[in-house]
Amino acid sequence: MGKKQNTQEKILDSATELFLEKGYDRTSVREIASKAKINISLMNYYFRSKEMLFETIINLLIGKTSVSLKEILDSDLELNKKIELYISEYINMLISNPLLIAFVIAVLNRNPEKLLSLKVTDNLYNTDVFTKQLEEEYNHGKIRKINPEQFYLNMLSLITFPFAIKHIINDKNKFSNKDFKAFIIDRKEIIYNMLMCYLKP
Amino acid sequence: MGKKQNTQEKILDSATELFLEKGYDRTSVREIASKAKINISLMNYYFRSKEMLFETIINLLIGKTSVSLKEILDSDLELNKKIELYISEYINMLISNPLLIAFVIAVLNRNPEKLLSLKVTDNLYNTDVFTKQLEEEYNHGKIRKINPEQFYLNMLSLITFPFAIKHIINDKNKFSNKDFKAFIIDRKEIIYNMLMCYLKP
DNA sequence: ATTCGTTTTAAACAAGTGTTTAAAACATTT
DNA sequence: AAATGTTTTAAACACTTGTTTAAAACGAAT
Repeated sequence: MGKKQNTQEKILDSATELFLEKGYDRTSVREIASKAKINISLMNYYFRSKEMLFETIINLLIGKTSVSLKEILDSDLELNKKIELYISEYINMLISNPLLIAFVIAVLNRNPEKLLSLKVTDNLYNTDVFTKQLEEEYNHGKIRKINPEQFYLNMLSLITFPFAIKHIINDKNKFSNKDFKAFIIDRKEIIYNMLMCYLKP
Repeated sequence: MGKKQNTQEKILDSATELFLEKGYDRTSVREIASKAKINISLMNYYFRSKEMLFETIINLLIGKTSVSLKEILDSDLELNKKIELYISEYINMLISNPLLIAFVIAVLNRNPEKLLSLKVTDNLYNTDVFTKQLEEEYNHGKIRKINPEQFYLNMLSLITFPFAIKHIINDKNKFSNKDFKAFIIDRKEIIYNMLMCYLKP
């Protein structure tokens, strides 16, 4: 039992790293086995197929990183504070997982039905709570009339897109990884100000 | 000569469609040949290798769609008008090529050096002309102090990112393709207002 | 009609893919 | 110590991949 979890985890860790770096198609089962230092057939023994291993990893990956973000959206924080916290935590998470966005976009466009059929996908987008909060704020005259769906999408775009084109940004600006991180952290305030400015009645 | 260009174009057209839809790795040479209704070896005869065919297609694809956008950025239009036109033309182009963004992101993250080594990549990002225009507007007190690089990235994110996650947006909102298009067209004004609001001194 | 260069074809190649098999090694329980 | 169930191993399987080969078909010029 102890050893069982051990090799299973070794497979998971190695495969996760490879899938994130090179994508599903460019990662061979033999490479996973080699990196995990296990026999090739153990992958099938523990996960039945490469495809099922991949699904497991998607769920773990998105689950671990996105649940806390959804909780923020669904909390009862004041709108300003909620947006500020959401931006900050989302960016912190992506700094720790800089390959996640490109990975999700790749999976989404390669096999939309599969990704969208997973429960974890709910954590990736807007929630009813947040939409209703925006509507209520407008009804109380606190913010100007907006489309909540569009507003959330704007926020999400500003937060996540830079990570999808990190290589271009670094190349065009001659950024090191450190420079990129600083550039991204600067965005916390910029994005917040931009959204707040737009919400003003 | 006539027939030569004919089969070459048949290969290009079929391969472009398949690469956009399924990506490089999930598209086999046999599938391209089958779609183009040609013999398999003609692909190597005209393009030497699958890889070189792919490079050719990347250049054609990005070249055709991005050159006019760069021209807008480098034009001598007034800032407001330039931003308005850039947003509108970029969105129009992506409505005609909805798979382009996911495609570029995939290539960029799979093989950064290769994409960035191509000349067409210059058309994909900010330009010196636009950066200087933003700086001058600030020096004349027309806009508030901003980081031009961040500002351009904000604009690009708001314009392009929704196309990268089109499937999620359609799924969560129960959008048809027609709904999505209307939703996107609405964004022209939203994005413009947001950026202008943020630029006000 | 014959020659020449270009284009197209069918067949095969070598290499890599994910997966399965059946036996061995191991750990645990009786 | 023997039996049982779990885990690991090496080898092979069936299949697909991109590419090459050598001959055939074609078109144009002599």
